[in-house]
Amino acid sequence: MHDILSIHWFRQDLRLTDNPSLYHAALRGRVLPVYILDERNAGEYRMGGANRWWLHHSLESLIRSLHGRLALFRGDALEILPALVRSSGAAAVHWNRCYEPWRIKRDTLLKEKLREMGIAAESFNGSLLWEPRQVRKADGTPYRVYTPYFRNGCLAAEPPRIPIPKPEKLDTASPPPESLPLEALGLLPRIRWNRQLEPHWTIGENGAAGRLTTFLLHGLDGYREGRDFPSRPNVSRLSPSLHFGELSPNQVWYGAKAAGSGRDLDHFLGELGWREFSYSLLHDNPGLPKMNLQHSFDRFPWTENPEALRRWQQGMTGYPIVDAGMRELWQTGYMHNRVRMIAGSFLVKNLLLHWREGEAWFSDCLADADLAINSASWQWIAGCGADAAPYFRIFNPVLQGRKFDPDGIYTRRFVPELSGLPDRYLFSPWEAPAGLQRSSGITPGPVYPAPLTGLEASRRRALDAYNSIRKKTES
DNA sequence: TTTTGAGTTGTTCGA
DNA sequence: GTCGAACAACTCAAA
Repeated sequence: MHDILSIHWFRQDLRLTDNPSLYHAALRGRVLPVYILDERNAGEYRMGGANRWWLHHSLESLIRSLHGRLALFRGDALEILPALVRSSGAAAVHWNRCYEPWRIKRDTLLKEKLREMGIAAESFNGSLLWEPRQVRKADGTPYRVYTPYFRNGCLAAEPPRIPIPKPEKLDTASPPPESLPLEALGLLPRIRWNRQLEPHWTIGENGAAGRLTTFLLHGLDGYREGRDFPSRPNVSRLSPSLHFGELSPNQVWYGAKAAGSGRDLDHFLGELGWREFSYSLLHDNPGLPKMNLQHSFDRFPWTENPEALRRWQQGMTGYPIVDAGMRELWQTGYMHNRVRMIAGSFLVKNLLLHWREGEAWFSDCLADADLAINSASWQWIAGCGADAAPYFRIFNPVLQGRKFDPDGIYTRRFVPELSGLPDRYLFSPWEAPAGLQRSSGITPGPVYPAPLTGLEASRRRALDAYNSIRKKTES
């Protein structure tokens, strides 16, 4: 029995603990661990730059945990895996499921192909608390509103799987000679912009576990209120690790339940619920990354403005809280959730630029870029999502800054040229008296830009635009 | 089938 | 300065 060889195909599950596929492969006998960078099947959904950078280091860490025994490939998984099965004599191929449409399509084909070869192909749930098809309304159709989805759907369904330990005995096979060195995957950029991201993160399974522990000890208590303040330590920063599966949502779910209680706990679990909801939406709407879920938005009067888009991307809009967020993104590969909403609202409402422009930039710059979550979130902020905010909900970046960064710690950190301004003017530097602007080094000259657009006028323009696509009840 | 209540994250205005 | 109402109408969920 012990000479049975199984391939465990690592994908978005770069961990040894609570890895159902790996665990079962290890129970059967020897395991050949494999990772494949499959850009052929990904097509236009090729990973963004920050994702690739994170993946490089996560694989580096995984290789260390496996004592070098991870076979690496680059190319079409539909060709690579069957060939590897033949050359290695493996009897089974195991993996944990992924949910992006292109991966589902590929994995379905692969499963057929392997089964035709007489190979046991088996997939497991390693990335979601509930499989999309598990959470349905009484009539069998999917939920489209978050609250009933989570409360009546998820919480009333089977509780999530209890995490399993790492395989007690992991007998790994050596990578075959055609396995590539990590560098050959070409995940790191040629221009080493990634260097600045590195000090902000510990990447890999251990780093993820450390971040979880820190959050459970110091962030969960007070989460409900504190998560909205970007300078407070009440967010977990687990999103990139969850994306790549350096830890499972199950570990986070049960870890939080053991460490917290009350409304702080409920709200934190609810955020995991939003992750599930996004995956569920993508599962039932494969067009989510491109098409407005609300059809009426197909005639929304988006504008084109490459210069405004560029200034938003570079954190030079002239609105300090927006710019702080966009620079945090560029410098660290991450942006605090509250600030994502403010920056997102500014792009789609004040600038009237298409949400897909924002989605594309975030996809490239966020270490946690995730197709389901990123597209669902941008559709939500634009108002065209499944259960979208009322269109008149337009964030005011000055008020939001004052409210959620009252002492300016976050904003001054990422927009240091404003650090000399008193709190009173920090979020509206153009209102500061000329003398103060001069003495704090903002003028003369383009040290910090004048606001890209007026808030009142652009708010009015957005409301008109949203009005223009409303269904006319009477003619 | 019909009805009722509700819907992540906001802003502005006027009392 | 604080507080409640208005901002609109629609879709969804569930009884």
